[in-house]
Amino acid sequence: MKNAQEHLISKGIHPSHQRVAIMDYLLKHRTHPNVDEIYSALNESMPTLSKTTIYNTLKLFEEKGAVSSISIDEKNARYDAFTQPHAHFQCIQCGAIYDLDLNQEPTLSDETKSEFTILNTQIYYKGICPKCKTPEK
Amino acid sequence: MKNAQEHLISKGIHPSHQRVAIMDYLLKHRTHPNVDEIYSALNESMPTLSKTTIYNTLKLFEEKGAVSSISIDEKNARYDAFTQPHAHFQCIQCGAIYDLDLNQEPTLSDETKSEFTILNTQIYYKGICPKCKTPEK
DNA sequence: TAAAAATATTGTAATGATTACAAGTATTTA
DNA sequence: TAAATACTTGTAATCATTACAATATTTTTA
Repeated sequence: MKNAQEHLISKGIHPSHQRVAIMDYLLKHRTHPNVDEIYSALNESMPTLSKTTIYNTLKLFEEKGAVSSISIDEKNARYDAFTQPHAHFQCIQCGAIYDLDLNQEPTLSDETKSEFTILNTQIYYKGICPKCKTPEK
Repeated sequence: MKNAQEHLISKGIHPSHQRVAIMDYLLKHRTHPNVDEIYSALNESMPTLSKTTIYNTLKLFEEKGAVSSISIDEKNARYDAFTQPHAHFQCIQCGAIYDLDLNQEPTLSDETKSEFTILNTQIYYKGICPKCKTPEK
């Protein structure tokens, strides 16, 4: 597990108390939390933390490439500190989001690649997760 | 160009005046419009059309598989009457959304495919579109 | 070190997309 | 044609996110 403070510094982000706590949470909880979940989780140990700070911080992290935001859930943005390319799956029953590894990345034609500058790729799957498929286990 | 009314009937949707107008707009404008854009476009010829009806109608269309909704733009949902699988690109400068054809679809491992039931796949690219790359053309 | 400047955090209020709801209108059924 | 059903509408509520202004903290500089 990477150290949150060092991770922030390596991305050129000043490691304030709040920022370290938020990054630490993201590194330890690979559940693609939304702002509310981060807020609830950190509120116990940091009662003065404000939700605005979480919004500001995640925005900064994203600009600096320290997290990526996932729009698989239409309701709210979700965040992932694991920025290597991978696909996401959301269960339409329980809402959980999983990382999925691809056997084969999608590819565009050479013509498309020359016309468009691709900066970011997101691959989202939706369906039923293993837990919801066999609930009594 | 497919006829909007027939298209609705084939999907088991009663073709009311409003529904036909909305589907007709989607079939004729492959720009992945959001609710506001549909509303503004149709308001001239149907001044009594309400935005709530557009929301209700698009929800119904989606349930019946007549359109798919795209969450590539975090701000608002966008709609596409072309339901065959294809990827989408959004320009981070002008916001326009393009359809992209894939040379190669992404593939999951057999193990993942047996564990997860995949019902829907969305592939989003972001970057700079051809028009914004060479604006003086 | 102390004052000044810059940066970070906070709480409240505003915004804007979407949904809930209740009433009205149109269509279908009997 | 009357009753039942389905569809549409406008207003109000909800909820995630952003704007903003005031504090607090940290860094810089003299």
